[in-house]
Amino acid sequence: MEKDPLNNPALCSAIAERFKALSDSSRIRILALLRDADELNVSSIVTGTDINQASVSKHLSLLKQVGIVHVRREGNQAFYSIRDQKILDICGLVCEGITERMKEDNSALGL
Amino acid sequence: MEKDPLNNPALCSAIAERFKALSDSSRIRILALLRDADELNVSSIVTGTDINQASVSKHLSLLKQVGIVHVRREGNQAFYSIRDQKILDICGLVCEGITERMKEDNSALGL
DNA sequence: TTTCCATATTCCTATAGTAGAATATAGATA
DNA sequence: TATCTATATTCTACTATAGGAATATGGAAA
Repeated sequence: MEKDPLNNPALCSAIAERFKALSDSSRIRILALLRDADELNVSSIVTGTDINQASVSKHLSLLKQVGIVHVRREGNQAFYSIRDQKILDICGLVCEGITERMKEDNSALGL
Repeated sequence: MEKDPLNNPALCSAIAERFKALSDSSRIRILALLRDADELNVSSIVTGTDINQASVSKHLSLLKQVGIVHVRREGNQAFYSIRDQKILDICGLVCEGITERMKEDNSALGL
């Protein structure tokens, strides 16, 4: 294993690629929905997010490809679940960062 | 504060936006460089990453805009530093996720 | 002021990403 | 087999983004 992964350009690309998978608000919303349920089929996600079926399918396919979610097929349905639970921690940290920044910006304005 | 940030579509967009800022390998490399130094001027980053000066400037500007880095101007130089230290934890978690996934994929192949 | 240096910005081009409609696939049921 | 349902894929138009060359800005030095 690399001691300092961020000094490895190839790993930097892999990291960037994973962030890219998280860089779309539709996908974040899908993950939020999946977090609150063990697994969901595509139709539930479509109704739960109000995102076009084709889009949901494509987003799920991308999330699966990068290893963030997992599919279980049963009959003609596909049940998706979060495979990499770290994703939730990561989103949590990002939330903290965002809210902290908002606080700092506010206090900089004297609020 | 929102109890469940991921149920808030606006926050989902903010989260996605922040991930987008991290979704480029040039920016990850710049952050890697900044992590190992307290602060760096633009020229040092250009030589340290071997990325075009205009690109470095644009990437830094984006990272600043979303609150990930901070600038201190002195004379005609601009010294950049990481403002949101959580970013480093986040990158670390992503690294773990990537390597874990590689392990899983390998063992799935019987390696 | 003229010149030099560091950084930022503009302009252009190429590429990639998204949404949505339409269509394809494939399992389930009649 | 014909049909229905769930999901995936294709196609198209649109928008966003990155890289690089050229240029602009603005502080420092001559």
